[in-house]
Amino acid sequence: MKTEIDIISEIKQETSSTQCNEEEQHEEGEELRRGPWTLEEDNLLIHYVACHGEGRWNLLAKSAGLKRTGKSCRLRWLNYLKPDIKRGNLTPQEQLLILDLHSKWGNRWSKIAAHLPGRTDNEIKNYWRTRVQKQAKQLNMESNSQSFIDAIRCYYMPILVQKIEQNSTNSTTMTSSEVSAVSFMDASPTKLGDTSTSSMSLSSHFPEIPENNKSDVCVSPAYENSIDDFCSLHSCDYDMDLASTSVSDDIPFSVSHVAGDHWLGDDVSEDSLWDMDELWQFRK
DNA sequence: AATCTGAGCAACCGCAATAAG
DNA sequence: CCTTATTGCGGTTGCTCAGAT
Repeated sequence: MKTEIDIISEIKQETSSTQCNEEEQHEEGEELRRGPWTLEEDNLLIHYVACHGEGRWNLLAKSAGLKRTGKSCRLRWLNYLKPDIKRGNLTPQEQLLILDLHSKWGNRWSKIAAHLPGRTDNEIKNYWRTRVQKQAKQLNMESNSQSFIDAIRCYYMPILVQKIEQNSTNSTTMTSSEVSAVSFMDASPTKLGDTSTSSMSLSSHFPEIPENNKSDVCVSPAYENSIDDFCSLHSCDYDMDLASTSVSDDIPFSVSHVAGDHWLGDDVSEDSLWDMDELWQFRK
């Protein structure tokens, strides 16, 4: 039976032979590799960490025979190879948490990632930059501006909450992350009902709604009900005031107005990564 | 079919904080 | 204390691929 050491030395041999073929030949052969990791390198790193544990990355890189910097090894391990890393799309719960925690802490990616088990700071950072900042750009807002934060709080988050509710109704069980993802809203520093900031800043960025549509200027009944149902269903302490006052009279349109009868589309529970574009599509 | 463009993501870089000698 | 090495973090880059033209 092969020991871990045997496996490592076998991989080392394979790696060195493939690297000789793949790489340019270097005078001292100590040129560090860059770019994407190969399967052999991954295996080498995995087995080395399995035998010796994490840490001492520079030493690890040398000892394992990896022609990589310690930093590179650490990054590869933490962001990709670590066993508890979650792959795949972020769930609405996770998206909700990210949005909230970012509003509290800003670009403290590692701190945010600490609250999302299995997710890395890199992944969250990428999510923010590619998905969230894209929306800010489309709205001609700074992604760190109060108006955009308000826009997220008032419109994007409630819809995510409903999506969570729909999903959990289907599954009838709620994970701890779901609980935390929803319950945070109760503790958010800027409540949705805090119109002192949101309404004023938002009104300058969104299209005006005709006066006779002002009845729409409220949170969707579907949303209101869903929050209620969600809380009773899952016995979570949710501040309904949040829902009922979330979109104030000052705000010139509502979620329900935005998308009419199809305000959440037909595929509410299908994709786990809900595209923010759905929210802003009315502007197009 | 070829080319262009943009999204998504993995990986790198620079800097700061911390640990070790 | 001072220096050096290591680690961790956030910003940025560059590659790949899919969709648009």
